[in-house]
Amino acid sequence: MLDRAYLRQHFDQVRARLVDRADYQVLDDFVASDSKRRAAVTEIQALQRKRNELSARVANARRAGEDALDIVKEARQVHADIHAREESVHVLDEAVVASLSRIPNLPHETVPAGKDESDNLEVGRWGERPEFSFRPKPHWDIGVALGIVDFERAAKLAGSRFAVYLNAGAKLERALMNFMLDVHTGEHGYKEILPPFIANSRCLYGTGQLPKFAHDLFKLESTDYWLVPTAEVPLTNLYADEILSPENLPISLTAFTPCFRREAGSYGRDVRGVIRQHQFQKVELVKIVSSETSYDELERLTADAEDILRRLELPYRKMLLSSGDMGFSAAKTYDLEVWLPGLGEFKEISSCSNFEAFQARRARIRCRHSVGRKGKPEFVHTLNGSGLAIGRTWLAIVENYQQADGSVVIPEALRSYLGAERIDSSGTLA
RNA sequence: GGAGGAAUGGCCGAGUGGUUGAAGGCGGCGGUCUUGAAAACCGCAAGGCUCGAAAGGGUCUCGGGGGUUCGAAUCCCUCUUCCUCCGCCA
Repeated sequence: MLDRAYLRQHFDQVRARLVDRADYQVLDDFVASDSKRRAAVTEIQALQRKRNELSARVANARRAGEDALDIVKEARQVHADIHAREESVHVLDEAVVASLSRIPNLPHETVPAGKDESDNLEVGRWGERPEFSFRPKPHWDIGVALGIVDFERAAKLAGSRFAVYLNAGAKLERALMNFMLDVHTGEHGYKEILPPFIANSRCLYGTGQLPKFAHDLFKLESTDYWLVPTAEVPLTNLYADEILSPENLPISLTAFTPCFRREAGSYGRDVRGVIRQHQFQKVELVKIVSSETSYDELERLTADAEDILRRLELPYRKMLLSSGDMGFSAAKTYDLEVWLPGLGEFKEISSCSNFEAFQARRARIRCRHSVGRKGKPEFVHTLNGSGLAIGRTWLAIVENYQQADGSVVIPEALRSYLGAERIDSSGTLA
């Protein structure tokens, strides 16, 4: 959510900066409902003031032993006037919030202008793509042949876009979870959290998924519960409604969770394999920081995610997203794209963003800076990134480390977690 | 699921219809003292919305929502959360 006073005062600039991102209709809706609301609020406050004055006069008259009936009669009328106007203020309040909460964040000045992913900027590349003496296979062929993933049986359980991991496949997934959490907690300074995998509407509003993206989420019937689409939701909302002390910042959190997504708009995309699933596992990184450090922290958080790819020796490139390709709440986003030789393309494996105060304003996460800042609490900046998506890491390993005989070598960093050096051609850890 | 109790500012905690936006304490900030620090003492400081160029006003907020009343932290209804006991249970 943008600051409403800022939006009001800099409307034309905001409109220009949102050229690749916003539906201009919501901006116009905001202006209309906001000015109506302010007029109504001013009016109602004048009436409230009158009511308060009359009440004070009643109290004084009673104390002096005088009859206050005339004042009471007048006050009753004022009370009725206030009551009649309250309803319209409520309606206008909701209209303002409804439009405001559908306006995306402003892109940072370093973000390239663009319409979509074709305008993203490659800003780094790491690792050597593996050479194969044979034609590398996609992970679904390798995984099914090894018996470490099963899509057909998963369909019996839940339908398409689900996978069952078996044997070495399940163990590889678990090893990746432990490896990532150990690196982030042990070496990058993150605090490990195990949150609920369900969150209420308020949390999803706080991080920006609601109200606009309800169709991407799974809702639990006849409850206010949603399956979390990412650990960003519970981790960021951990501090909702709090005023933090500056010495508490920065807060760095990491969590393993499954992530649940409807993928409603992606029919026909990535239908094979484990690339796009209704449920996938992820280790998430979240930072809550003060405003002046957030862009440094974005570099650090992105480097923390990159470190996992480097340790696993997976080649990747780093993309700076264009204004048109960024998510709704982000001010600046780096995507890390891992090389997938079986598919012959780079694929997003981590998305690291600075949301500035956009989420903090919605979730009401503030910090009290007492020195040189007038003591007023201000909104913190929030950041998050995948560190990494485990499903996609799993398939990247399978594709990059595949061998001619159909076996898969385990990256060195992972061997102590699996107690093995490879998944042999029969699908057994060896 | 049943029966009770509770929710007040960054934190703790007074307060049951009329200068109580809220005592007191802790923590914070500024100052006095000190070579410096601590201690002691003095002072400052809730959040949102709104009007205003500003200075400065106004208004709302004592878990959320609604009601009673001229007037509500205080009375009523309702929801949520937490605690205690019972039941069930991984």
